Amino acid sequence: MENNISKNFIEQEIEKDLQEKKYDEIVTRFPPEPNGYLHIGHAKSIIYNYSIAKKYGGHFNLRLDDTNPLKEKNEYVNSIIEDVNWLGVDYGKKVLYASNYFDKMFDYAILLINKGLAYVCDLSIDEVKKYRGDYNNVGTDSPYRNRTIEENLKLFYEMKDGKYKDGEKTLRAKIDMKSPNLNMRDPVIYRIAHLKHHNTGDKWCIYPMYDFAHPLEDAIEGISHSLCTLEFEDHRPFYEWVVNNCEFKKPPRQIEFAKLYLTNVITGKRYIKQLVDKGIVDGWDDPRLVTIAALRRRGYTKEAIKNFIELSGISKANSSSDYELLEYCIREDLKLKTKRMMAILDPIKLVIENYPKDKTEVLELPYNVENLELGTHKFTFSNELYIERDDFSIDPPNKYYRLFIGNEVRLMGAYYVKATRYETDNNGNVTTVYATYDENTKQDGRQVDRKVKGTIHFVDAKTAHQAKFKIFNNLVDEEKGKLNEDGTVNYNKNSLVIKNGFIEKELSLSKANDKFQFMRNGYFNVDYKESTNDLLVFNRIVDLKSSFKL
RNA sequence: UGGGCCAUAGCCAAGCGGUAAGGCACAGGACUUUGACUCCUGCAUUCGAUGGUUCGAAUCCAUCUGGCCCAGCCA
Repeated sequence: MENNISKNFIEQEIEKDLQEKKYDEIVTRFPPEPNGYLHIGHAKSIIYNYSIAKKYGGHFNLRLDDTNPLKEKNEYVNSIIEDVNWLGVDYGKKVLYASNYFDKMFDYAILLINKGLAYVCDLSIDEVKKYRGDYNNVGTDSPYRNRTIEENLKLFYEMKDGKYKDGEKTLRAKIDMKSPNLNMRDPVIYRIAHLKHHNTGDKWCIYPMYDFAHPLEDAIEGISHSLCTLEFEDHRPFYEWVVNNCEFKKPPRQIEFAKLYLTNVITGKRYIKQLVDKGIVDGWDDPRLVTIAALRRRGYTKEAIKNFIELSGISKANSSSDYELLEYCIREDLKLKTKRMMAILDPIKLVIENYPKDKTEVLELPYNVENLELGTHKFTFSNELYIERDDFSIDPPNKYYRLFIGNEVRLMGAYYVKATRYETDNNGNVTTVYATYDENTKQDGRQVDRKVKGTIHFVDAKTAHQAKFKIFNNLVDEEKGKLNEDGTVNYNKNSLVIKNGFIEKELSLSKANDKFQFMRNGYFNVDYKESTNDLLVFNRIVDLKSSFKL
C-alpha cells in the first residue's frame, strides 16, 4: 500500500533549502555543451532537472553551454534542441545560450579585478602547469600575481581588444596556490582564442572558462539548484567562490549526482564520437548506439526512456544500470500500445496439401488481444504460407511444442495443421514443409474438440510483401563498455543481423516510425532512413522476454 | 604519496538509533489463439571489514579495506 515513492537525496536537500527559505523558486537547468549528440546519460540529467523543477512548482531552463568555440558546432546545437524537444520536457519559451551572457561575464571579471581578486598572467601554458604544482607539491605564486588593479584592468581590456595572440595572456582568479584542491590554485578564468563563435561570430577573442562561466550562467538565470555529475565535486569550492565574490544575493547551489552507465554498452560522448568518426557505426543515430537520436530511430519511446531513468534511481554511488531494465521499460510501454501483426523474418514454406489450391480465405484477428480498442486486422490464408524456420524442427528437442513431422499445431487465427513431410536444399536446410489441415478447427471462436500445445504465426505466400528486418545486438565491450586504450573497440561483430522476410499485406502501408509487435519476434519500428515504398526496413526495438531458447 | 566522493542481494535503490521498502533479473506454479502478457509464490538472520558506544546499530564513533574523480588556457 506504500504509494509514497521515497524522496531521493537531491529532493531532500531541496526541501531543506525550502524550509530555510533560501530560495523563492526552484529553478533547474540542463546545460549541455554543443560538442556532440545527447545520449541516454544526458536524458538522466534532463529528466531529473525537469521533474524536480516541476515537482516544486518552479521552472527548468535549456541552456547551451557554448563557451569554447573550438569544439562547438551548429549541427550539435540543432540535434540537442531536437532531442530535448522529443523528450517532451518544458523549458519555457526559448533556448538559452551561455554566449549571450558574455558581456555580463566580462563585467564580472572586471568586478573581480577591481576587488583585487583577479589578475592578468603572462605565464605560458607549460609554465602555468609548473607553477601549479601537483598532488604532493604546493604551487608557487605567479610572478604576475601582484600587478596593480590599474595594470590588470588595462591588460585585460587589451586582451579583449585583440592586442595579444592566443596563449599569450590569461586572466586568473587570485585564490591560494597552496590549496590542496588544485582547482583553487589560481584557476584561469579567461583565455585568448581568436576563433569565430557559432553565436557571437567575431565579437570576442577572449572566452571565459567553464569554472568561471558556469556559476555565472546559473546565477544570472536565477537557478536555485545546479545539478551536475560527480566529477565536478572538486569544482564546487570555486563555484561558490565565484557566486559569492560576484555578490549574488541568493546564489545557486551545486549538487552532484552519479552518471548513468549501462552495463556492457558504450556510453560517453567521447567514445561514441570515436565510433562515428572511425565509421564503425554509420552516424550518431545508428540504432546500435544509445544516443537519444539512435534510440528514437531504433523505436524507443520517450515514455520508456523516462521510466527507465526513474526506475534506475539517482544517488552518489557509481553504478551501472542493467540493460535488461531498459528493455523491460520499452516492452512495458509498447505492450498495450502496439498492433500485433504477422511477419516472418526467416521464412520457409508451408504447403497445405489438402487445402484447395485456388482458394483464398480472409481471416480476422484483433490487433492486440489485450487492447481491443485498437481494432482488428484482416489477412489472407491459402494453401501456400510462410512460417518461421524456427517453428519447424526436423529433430525436435524435448519439450518442443511447435511443428515437427506428425505434430499438430495451431496457425494463429486459422486452423490446426499437422506436418507430414519436408524438403531440403543441397545443404540440408529445410525449404518446404508439407502439412494437412483440419477444416473443423477454424480459429474463429468456436469450440474445437482438442487442444494443441503450440501456436505459430504465418503469412500468406500469395499476398505477402517483402521486407528487411534489422536485428541489433548491442555494440558492447563485455568487459568495460568502453573503448580500449588504443582507441579500438571490442564491439560485437554480429551487432547487426539483417533478415529478408515477409510481412502481411496490410503492413505494406506502414510509415516511418510505425511500431509493431511481430508476434514472437518482438517489437519493431519502421526505419525512417532506409524504408522506401518498395521495401520496408524494420529495426528491432527489443526482443520479447522468452523462456525458451533455440 | 595530497584532496574530494562512494560502499545495503546478480543490477539499481529505500532506509537517517527500534530490529532490512520497492523495481529489474532469476526460480517454481497457474492461465493462455504469442513458450509473450497476466496472476500467485520464492529470493539479504544481514548492510565492505574489524572494534567500540547503546537495552537496542545498516544507521553514532574509531580504525582498516576496496572503488571512482582531480595536476586542460576542455566541459
